[in-house]
Amino acid sequence: MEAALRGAGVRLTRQRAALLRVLAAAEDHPDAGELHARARALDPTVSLATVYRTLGVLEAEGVVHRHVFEGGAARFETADMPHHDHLIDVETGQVMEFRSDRIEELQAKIAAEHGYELVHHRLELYCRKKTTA
Amino acid sequence: MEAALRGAGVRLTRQRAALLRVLAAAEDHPDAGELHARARALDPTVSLATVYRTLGVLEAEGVVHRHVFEGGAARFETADMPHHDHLIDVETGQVMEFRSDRIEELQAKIAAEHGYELVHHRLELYCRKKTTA
DNA sequence: GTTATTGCAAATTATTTGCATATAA
DNA sequence: TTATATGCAAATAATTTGCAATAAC
Repeated sequence: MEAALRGAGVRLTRQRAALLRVLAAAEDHPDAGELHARARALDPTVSLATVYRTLGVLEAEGVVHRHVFEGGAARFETADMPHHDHLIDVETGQVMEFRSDRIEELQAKIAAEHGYELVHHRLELYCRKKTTA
Repeated sequence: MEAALRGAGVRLTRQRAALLRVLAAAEDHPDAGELHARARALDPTVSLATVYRTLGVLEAEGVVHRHVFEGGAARFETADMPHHDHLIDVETGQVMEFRSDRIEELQAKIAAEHGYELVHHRLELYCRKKTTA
């Protein structure tokens, strides 16, 4: 990600370094406020505005993905995993990842049938833990 | 939709009647501001607050669906069509509908594989008109 | 030494809500 | 009549931005 920042022609500040470390360590899908809290633990001078600004740069460079799930703030993840979609536990808000090549193919096919080419898509499954009732 | 309002135990006011007519006539997927503008043409006393409040009631009753597509206000449509997903033209913002039983099946299968049952999902294809280059 | 970047606070945008008044049933 | 709805304006919530001070290169 440092390389991405240099590639974007921006400076690697202390605050940005803290955010990069936080993003790299994140196993979940935190929102800006959560990232801010975590970055502050490393460097108390990091402001929320800088978190948003840096996330913007990283997103533009394609090394971070922003997801706006239902009813809430945008959540972020590093783009180090291959493409995947998300399954959200509606009770806990926990996010899991999955991918289906079959669904990807079908999406491209549907777009083509409408005379379009797929730029990107969003697939989210809102689920509840299966009850063994 | 009038029945839905009565079912919700709320009153059928002049303002709500105007909004219902606008919703029934909408062929597109307008946002609250656009619905407000259209309802005003029928009854200038309709306020944006009432549009939001009534949309809330209608959504709770399940006769109107709210969609939050990328980067913009929520858009609404009557729930008179069978379930479908959306294809959005990234150039124009135009929304088209489609459905794929195969994708629906695969989604349920994926949820099940994770030990979850699907509550609902969101599938949006952001596309660009195919260039005959 | 420049010029990008920062924190802060104020601005934005979409939506919601409190309250006194109006109105549907 | 009488409780529900209304419009308006102020309140939220997430995010963005202007600006003077600060720090990266």
